Amino acid sequence: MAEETKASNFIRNIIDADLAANKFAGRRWSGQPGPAEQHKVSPGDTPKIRTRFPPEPNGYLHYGHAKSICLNFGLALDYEGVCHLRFDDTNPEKEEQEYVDSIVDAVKWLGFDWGPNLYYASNYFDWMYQFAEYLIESGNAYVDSQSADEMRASRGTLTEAGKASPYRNRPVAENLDLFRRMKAGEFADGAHVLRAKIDMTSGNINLRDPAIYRIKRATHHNTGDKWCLYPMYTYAHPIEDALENITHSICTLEFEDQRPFYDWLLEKLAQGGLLQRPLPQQIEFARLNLSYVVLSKRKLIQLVEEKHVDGWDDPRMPTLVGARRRGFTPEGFRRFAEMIGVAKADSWIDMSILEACMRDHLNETAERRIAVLDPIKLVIDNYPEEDEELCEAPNHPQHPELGKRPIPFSKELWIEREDFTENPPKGYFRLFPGNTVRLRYGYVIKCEGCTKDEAGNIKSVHCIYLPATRSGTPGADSVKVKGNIHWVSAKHSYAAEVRLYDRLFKVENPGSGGSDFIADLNPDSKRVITAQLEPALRDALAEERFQFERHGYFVADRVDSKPGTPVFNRAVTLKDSWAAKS
RNA sequence: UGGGGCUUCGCCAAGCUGGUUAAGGCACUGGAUUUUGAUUCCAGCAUACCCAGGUUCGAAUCCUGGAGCCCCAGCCA
Repeated sequence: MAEETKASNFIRNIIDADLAANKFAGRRWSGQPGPAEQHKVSPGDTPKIRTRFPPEPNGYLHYGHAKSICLNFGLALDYEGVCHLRFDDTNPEKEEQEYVDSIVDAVKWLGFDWGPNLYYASNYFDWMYQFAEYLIESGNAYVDSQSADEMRASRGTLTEAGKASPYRNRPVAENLDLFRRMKAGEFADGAHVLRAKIDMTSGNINLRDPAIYRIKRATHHNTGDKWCLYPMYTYAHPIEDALENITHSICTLEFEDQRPFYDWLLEKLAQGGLLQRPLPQQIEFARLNLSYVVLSKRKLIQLVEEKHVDGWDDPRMPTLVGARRRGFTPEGFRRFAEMIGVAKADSWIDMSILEACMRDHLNETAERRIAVLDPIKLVIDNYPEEDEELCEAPNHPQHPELGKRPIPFSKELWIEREDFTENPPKGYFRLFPGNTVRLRYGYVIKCEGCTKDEAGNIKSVHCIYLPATRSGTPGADSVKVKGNIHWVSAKHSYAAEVRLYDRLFKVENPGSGGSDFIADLNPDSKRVITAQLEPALRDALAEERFQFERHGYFVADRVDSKPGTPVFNRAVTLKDSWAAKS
C-alpha cells in the first residue's frame, strides 16, 4: 500500500514540535512503570512517544471509544511509539473483570497491539499512597473531616469563591496520623477525605482543594480487600501517566479544566524527586458525537435494561461488540477515525459517514453472493420443465483472482418482489410487461405478465427467455438491456433467516429538546425475514462477510449461526440512487 | 468581568511564525465506464473564513470590542 500522508491535526503538531525540540531525549525506562527512582539507572526510553488508552472497566466500549483508540494507537504507530492499554480502575464499586475482558477483546478486534504494555491503575496504589504521604509532609495535602454535604457547601459556586475547611490547617503530623489510620481501616466510609491544598478561591473549581482519597470499603476486582482507601481519578490519572512515561496524555474536552491540577500535582511530585521529567502533558480533543444514536453510558444501559435491544452486543447497539455482530469492520472504523479527524471544536458526525466507511472496506473485501430477500416466483414459460444448468458468477467483480462459483438455473426462479411492477414509474427499467431485462449471470428475459390470486395479489411473474443471450457466450450481448436483476433457482435455493438492521433511532438527535430519547427509537430498526439464498451461502462461516448483490453487506452472525445454517445480519445497505430519487 | 474551551463550504477539517487561486475528505451535481440503478473514473462545488472596528502595501491568520455554542460546583471517570 502506498505511503499515505496523514492529515495534519493539532495533536500531531504538538508531537512534531516536541520531537523537533528533542523533549524526550533524557527519559529513562526500566521496562516497567515506576517512580523516578526506579527508572533512574535504566537505559533511555526507546519508543519516540508513549500514549495510552485508559478505559475504566465499568462498561462496554462504544463507537466513541473507537475514535480514541484509533487516535492513541494510531499516533503511536505513526511516530514509532507505543500505546499502553491501561485500565483506570480506581473505583471498585463500578468495575468488574467482565468489562476488562470485553475491553481487551474490543481493542484487539480493532487491530491494535499494546505489546507488553497492559497495565492497571490499581497496581500503582502503593506508589499513589506513598506520594500522598509526601504531599501531606510537604504541606500540599490535608485530611478533611467535613461531611460530603459540608464540603459541597463550602466549595462555593461557579461565581462565588469557596471557604476554607476548618480542618484545612491541621498540622502535618496530625494529617499523617489520620491518613495512616484511614488506610488502616479505623474510620467509617466517608468519615474523612484527603484533599490537595491549593486555592479555595480559584475560579477553577477543580483547584478548590480537590478530594484525592476517599475511604471506601469495597472489594476491588484486582486488589481484592487490600485497600479501604481509594484514590480519585483526578489524583490517580496524572500519576498513572507519569509512572508509565506517557508523553502525550490524550483525553476529551471535559477534562480541560482538570489540566491545571494535572500539572500542579505532577510538578509537586517531580519537585519531591518522585517522578521523572519531562512530565507527561495532557491534551484534550472533542469527543465523538454521532447522529441517529446515543453514546452516553447511562442511555446505553437503559436500552439494554429495558430490553429495547437484545443486549450489549445487539447489532443495533453502538458498542464495539454490537458493531462486530453487525458486520462492521475494524478497517472501517479506522478509516472513519481518519476521515473525521481530530480537533477541539464540538462537532456532530452523521451516521452516514460511518456507514460509508464500512461500505468502502466491505466493497473491497466482501465476496458477492445472491440472496432474494422478498421472494416472488418467476416462471420462464419457454424453459423446459426438467432442465437445469449451471451459470457462473464471479466472487468479486473487481478481483477476478477470487474465482467464480456455479449457480444453478432452472424454469422457476425467485426474484425480488420490487423488481417487477405492472405500472412502472418513469425511469424504472426492471421487469414490467413487455420489457426485457437480464437475469444476472444468466439469460435475457422478456416479461409476459403475471398471475394473481382472487385478492389481486401477484402470485407469479411470467416471462420467456432468449436462449442465445446466456452470459459468457458470444451471443450474450446481442440484446441490449438496461435492467439487470438477481435471482435464485427455486429448486436449488434454500430459505434462511436474515435480519435486516437499520438505524436504532429515527431522528438525528434522540431525546433532543428534553424529550424522552426512548420515544425516538426506530420501530423498524430490526426486521427478521426468511430469504431465499443461493446454495453456496450454506457454507458461510460465522463472521464471514458478503455482499448480497444489489442489497448490501451481510455477515454470518457469530452467535446464532450453526454449521450449515448460518444466520445473516445486514451490516449496511448498498448506496441506492434509484431509491433516493424515487 | 467566576474559570476554561470553541466558531473556516450542507457535514468533518487543513491553514493560524500575516503575502496560497482558502488544502483534503464526505455529501451533492453533471458526464464516462459498468451483466450490482453498486463500484471505478473525470469534472464542478467558499471573492469567502461568527460579527464590527483597527493595524498593514497586504489578514482566516495580528490588535480591540462584541455575539453564539460547549464544559466545570461527585467522597464518578
